[in-house]
Amino acid sequence: MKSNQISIKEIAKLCDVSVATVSRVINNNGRFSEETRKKVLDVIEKYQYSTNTVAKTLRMNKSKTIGIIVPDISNEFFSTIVHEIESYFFDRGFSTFICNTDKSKEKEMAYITSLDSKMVDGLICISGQEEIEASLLSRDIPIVTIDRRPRMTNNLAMIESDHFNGGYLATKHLIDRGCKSIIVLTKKSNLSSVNDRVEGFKKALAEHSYPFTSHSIVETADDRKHNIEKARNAIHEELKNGRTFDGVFATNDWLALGVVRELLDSNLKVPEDVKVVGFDDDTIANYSEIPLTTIRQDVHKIAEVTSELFYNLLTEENAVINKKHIKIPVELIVRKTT
Amino acid sequence: MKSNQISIKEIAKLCDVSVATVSRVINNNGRFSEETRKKVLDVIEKYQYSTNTVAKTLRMNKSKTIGIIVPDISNEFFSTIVHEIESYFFDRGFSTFICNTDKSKEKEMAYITSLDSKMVDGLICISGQEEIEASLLSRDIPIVTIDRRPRMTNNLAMIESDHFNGGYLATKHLIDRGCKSIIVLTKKSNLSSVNDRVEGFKKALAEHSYPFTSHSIVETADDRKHNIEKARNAIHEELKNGRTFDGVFATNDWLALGVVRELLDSNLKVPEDVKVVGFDDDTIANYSEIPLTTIRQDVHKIAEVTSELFYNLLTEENAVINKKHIKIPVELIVRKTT
DNA sequence: CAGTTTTGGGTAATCGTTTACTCATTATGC
DNA sequence: GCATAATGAGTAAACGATTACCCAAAACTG
Repeated sequence: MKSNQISIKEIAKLCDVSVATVSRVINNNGRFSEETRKKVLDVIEKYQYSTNTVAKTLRMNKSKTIGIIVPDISNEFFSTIVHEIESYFFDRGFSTFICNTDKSKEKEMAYITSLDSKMVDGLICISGQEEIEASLLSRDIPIVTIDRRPRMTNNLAMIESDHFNGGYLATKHLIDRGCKSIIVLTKKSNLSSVNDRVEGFKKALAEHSYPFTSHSIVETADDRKHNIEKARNAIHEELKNGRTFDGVFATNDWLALGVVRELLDSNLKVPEDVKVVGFDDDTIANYSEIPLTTIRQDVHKIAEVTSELFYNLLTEENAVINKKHIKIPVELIVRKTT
Repeated sequence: MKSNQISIKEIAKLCDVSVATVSRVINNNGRFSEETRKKVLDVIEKYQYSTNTVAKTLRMNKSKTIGIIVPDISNEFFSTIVHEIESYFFDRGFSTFICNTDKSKEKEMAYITSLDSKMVDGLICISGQEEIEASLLSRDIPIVTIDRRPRMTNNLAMIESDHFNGGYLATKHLIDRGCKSIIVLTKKSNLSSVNDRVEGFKKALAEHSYPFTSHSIVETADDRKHNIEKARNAIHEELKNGRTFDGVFATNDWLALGVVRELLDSNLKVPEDVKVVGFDDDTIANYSEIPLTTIRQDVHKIAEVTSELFYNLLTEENAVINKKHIKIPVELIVRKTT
């Protein structure tokens, strides 16, 4: 079992040279004659030798591997980012170890130690747990954070969408469309991204002298997956309690979808009676019942900026991050719900 | 850089014992006194030592890591499967190396060699390229294939949905609903899964003495991502060419979505004028414009069966696969397009 | 109490690489 | 033609673990 890998030692024997020479040829490093080069390369080709990464990593203290910690790989936003980062690094000779944490603190911790013990060269982290941050800071490999602003004063580089402006744009749009009474529907969370969206909402309200009351914000429980039902229930409750509103800013598209559904089922017209804006511009937004007006996050840009920054950190000795905290612009996409 | 990992040697020195003893304590293997155990464990705890996986892998010729080759991690079907497999193996102490190939043969090959050189203990592969199969067979680690039937006579274990029956059920359903003229819309592909769906379509037709002609099958070009536009174009062409049909079986949900859109835009009513069935039951199917009748693949079952089979192969010495080729049942989900 | 067994733990080889030191041999400079 | 430089390649240490093998001391036997 698993004994088929031919080692450099055997190649050396077959070539009648020392392992050192073989290694030198492989890495094109050090001196050897053209003749030996040919001979070695031939044998390597013939026996399909490929160098054992594990041994190389151990010796070099470098794995050419990066780790990426992600809450949920089956979520479109994350899987797209991961996909693009993986692709970027593959092209540059790096492997990517994708770690799915299901938002569990334990799994995050476990993965971080595991990655460490695998000698990854760097870490991209989408988390948001304080303990994790602490643990990250104590490593001395490059680390970049996406989408979750660290809460400790620290030095982690960080890339995120401009959530605040997103919330602001969404709400402003509802106001511009003539909504008089606007609520924000959000899942309970202490993620900076979600909070920023709500803060943007507040700012738009304030700017137009709309009141912000305890009824302006409706929270659903956090959920692992698409929160449609949670959103429906929440809106159902609101309507049952006699609250009136003609504009809803939902902090993600799935919530927005639930809102639309529930409104329609309650015989309210969208967008005539109530207008709805979502957030993210997931694929679903464009193909749902009523195509969703939403705030688009520039996933590609996020992935690209992250990759470039991180690659720099990884390869340039003493690379300086001239911008510790990068905000990627968002965009309002107007469709049929407003 | 990256010098923070404390090694077993240093632990040994701190405990005033040999590395062998430390190793024995860690692995609870071999003999040592209770006193030494405590001492070693204390120091390990104190210095946050964790064993270097790379070195261990090299020495043991076992990495406790599996590789999984997947065409596109940002596709819901695959990301869900990967997610569940990862979770299953995490619980059992295995890491999962996820390899995204973008359907590129070169990337697949590169990843397979790379995984090999990383000494993974086994491989789950969603591919479908003959060369890959050949290359897989030459390894002697456990390998399981999902969703893509190997075309060579070989011994790879294989798990897939019952695509044939899915195609049959979809078509039969259209017939039962009274469709007189049914076409199948599919992307050009030589994947066994897609072909099987079409074969199921043919069988249902034959069984009910419906004719199968060259116009019964409409092909779109293969695409990396959601093929909505391709489907729209195809249907547009068909209509323009004066073809008539009152039933469409689309071999995936995204195609079906495109079909529905194009039909509506052409002032045809769904389901009154034309009925449509998709395949997969992606999330979108339930939340699209007109919720989609579709064939549901039991993704969870696929992941579960694969994991269990594979885990067996991995852990039981000389494990026997009593069923080389496993078909997971599919289910017709009737919604609003039929 | 001599002989045997058990216990605790050290020594050193090994896994597959890379590379700093070597040192002949050949080539070059004057 | 002799001193010096360049070339090609081997030797062995190191990376961080595990474990077969060994041996002294302690604990049993009878």
